[in-house]
Amino acid sequence: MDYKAILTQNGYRLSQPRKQVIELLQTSEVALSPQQIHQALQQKNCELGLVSVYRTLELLTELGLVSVVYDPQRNPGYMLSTVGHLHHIVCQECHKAIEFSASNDIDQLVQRVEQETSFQVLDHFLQLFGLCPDCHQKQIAGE
Amino acid sequence: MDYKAILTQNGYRLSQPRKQVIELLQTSEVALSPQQIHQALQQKNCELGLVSVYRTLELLTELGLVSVVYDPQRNPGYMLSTVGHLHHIVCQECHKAIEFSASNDIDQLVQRVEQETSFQVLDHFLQLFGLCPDCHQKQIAGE
DNA sequence: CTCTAATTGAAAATCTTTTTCAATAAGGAC
DNA sequence: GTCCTTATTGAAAAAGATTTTCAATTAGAG
Repeated sequence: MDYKAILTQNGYRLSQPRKQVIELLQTSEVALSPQQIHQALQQKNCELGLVSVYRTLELLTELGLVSVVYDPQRNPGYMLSTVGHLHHIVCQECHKAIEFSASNDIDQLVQRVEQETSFQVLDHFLQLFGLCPDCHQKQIAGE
Repeated sequence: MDYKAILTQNGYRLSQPRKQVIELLQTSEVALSPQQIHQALQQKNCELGLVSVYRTLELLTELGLVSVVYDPQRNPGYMLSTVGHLHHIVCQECHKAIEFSASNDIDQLVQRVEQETSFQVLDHFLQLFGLCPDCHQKQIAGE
């Protein structure tokens, strides 16, 4: 994903902190908290403040480059997102998360709920939890 | 709902703070934050500490009497829940929330995602946002 | 009514997130 | 490449939310 172009097109600079946060997220299969991001970058000798991590995540979320993904205890974390409105499934063991699309199923559900409730539905939040193939295998092997 | 029975059956006492929090929630159509609950009860001359509100909400959530419902900005709030695993639709204007059931639609979606992702799905979180009938009407009238 | 253990409240501790503001650095103009 | 403007950063402080601790209180069994 060309995050550089998206930043500049929206009038933002590609600063070191932004570059470092994005490059870290590119290597992570799990959603990371601001603190985790900060610590991971410190260990890589990237000298950036926790405040910048917060600011960077806020900006990237606003630009749609980053998604908020909740862990099984409903703590929010951050992941790079691909394009469009996608949802995530999160492993309850290792917290690995991947995206899935659900538009058709959701459309159907939304239609039914609109009829049932008389609400007009404009947005939704959906996330699944379960076991990734690896952790599922380990669980079977361990029993 | 017989919250008294549920508390005692699980070995908990029906203390004043618990009673007051539950009775307040029974009157609310919107999810309330711990602070909002605390303030509302103070104004009713119920002398209870904010800490007790937190502890009560934690317990009631654990017992399934209370659900966590997120507002449009994804801030968590608390509402009394009916029985079973239900979902909520929240009005983006007035934050009024009501429950809806979605098991059939969800089952179908879960099945498809399991095939697509090879994850085993065990739990899910779904919430809809939109306009309640009242706010929808107001919006139409205002345009 | 008494007694005991669960529960509470207040203060302190812990965390998380936001704000402030002077110092720094990105990137366009030359 | 250098200069200049202004976005961006970092550190400290402030603000907020949540948890822990522990003595005092109270629910409810006997």
